[in-house]
Amino acid sequence: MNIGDVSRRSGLPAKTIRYYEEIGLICPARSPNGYRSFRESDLHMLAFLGRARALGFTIGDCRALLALYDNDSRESAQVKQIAEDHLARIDTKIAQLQSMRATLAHLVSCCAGDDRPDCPILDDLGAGKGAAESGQEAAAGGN
Amino acid sequence: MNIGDVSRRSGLPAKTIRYYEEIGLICPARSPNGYRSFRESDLHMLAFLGRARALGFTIGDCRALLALYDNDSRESAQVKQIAEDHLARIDTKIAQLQSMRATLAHLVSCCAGDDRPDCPILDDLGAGKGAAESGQEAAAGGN
DNA sequence: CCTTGACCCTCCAGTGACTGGAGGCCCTAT
DNA sequence: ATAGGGCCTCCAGTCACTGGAGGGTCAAGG
Repeated sequence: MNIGDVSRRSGLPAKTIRYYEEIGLICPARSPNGYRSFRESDLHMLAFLGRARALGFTIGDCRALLALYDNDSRESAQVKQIAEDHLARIDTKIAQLQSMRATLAHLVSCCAGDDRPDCPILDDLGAGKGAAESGQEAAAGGN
Repeated sequence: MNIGDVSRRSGLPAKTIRYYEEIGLICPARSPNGYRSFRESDLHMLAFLGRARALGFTIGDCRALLALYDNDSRESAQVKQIAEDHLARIDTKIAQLQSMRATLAHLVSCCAGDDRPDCPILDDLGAGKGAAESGQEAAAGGN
């Protein structure tokens, strides 16, 4: 299989596949003409990588997961640890985004969005205080 | 004010402040010795930037927001548009992360996490089918 | 006057995970 | 012989910083 075939079959761009080779995640054979020559096992690894990346695992995680995948004497606890750490990272990120979202949604709802220059969004950014709210802080408080 | 003072008062690292100058977000004066010499207005801009970045606005957004902030004949609709676009980006990202989170949490809950090698997480990544259910997937495919 | 140490400067390189493009070889079909 | 599509490598750019090397500036203390 040439790179175009594995690209189609794995759903990964050819550029990404070359990059994965460059960083040592995969190691496809070469044809006499210099073209990469992929085996089914390479395709399988790339599909694995594509799914792991789609779940947000870092390349480092992927490297560790592939090694475990390939290791018959692994302990599932090792895999679970990586996944749980990643889950925690995701939760942290979601929390950050939801905090931003709450503040931003509040500001947006306070902005008339018309042809006049008065804007609680800019007021807030410029002052660092709840510009649209009076007294109680809904945005900056307990985050 | 030297950069250390604005750094302390704005909460932004000195490196970041220099970077903001480099990309043209701010333009502090210089002392005869070559040191940056910040006015109160520079500090105000940096505080604005710090808050906008904390809400996740890109540098491009910040540039636009600063320009609007500085423009008395702006229309608040322009500001609101930027904020709403950003809100939509945040929502997209949250949705993606929650989708990953759901899949990952399910896989983690299915994994014993003990000293045995059997692992539904790796099974799923390797096969691309649900891990908790017995997959009928054949790896063969056409060659 | 000299040293110490905190502060400041510029320039370069690296991060993560690709992505785009230039310039050029290989292969098949016409 | 040529046209096209696919493949190759190498370099640069993305985003928003961050780290570090190597060196200048300034006030206080000896």
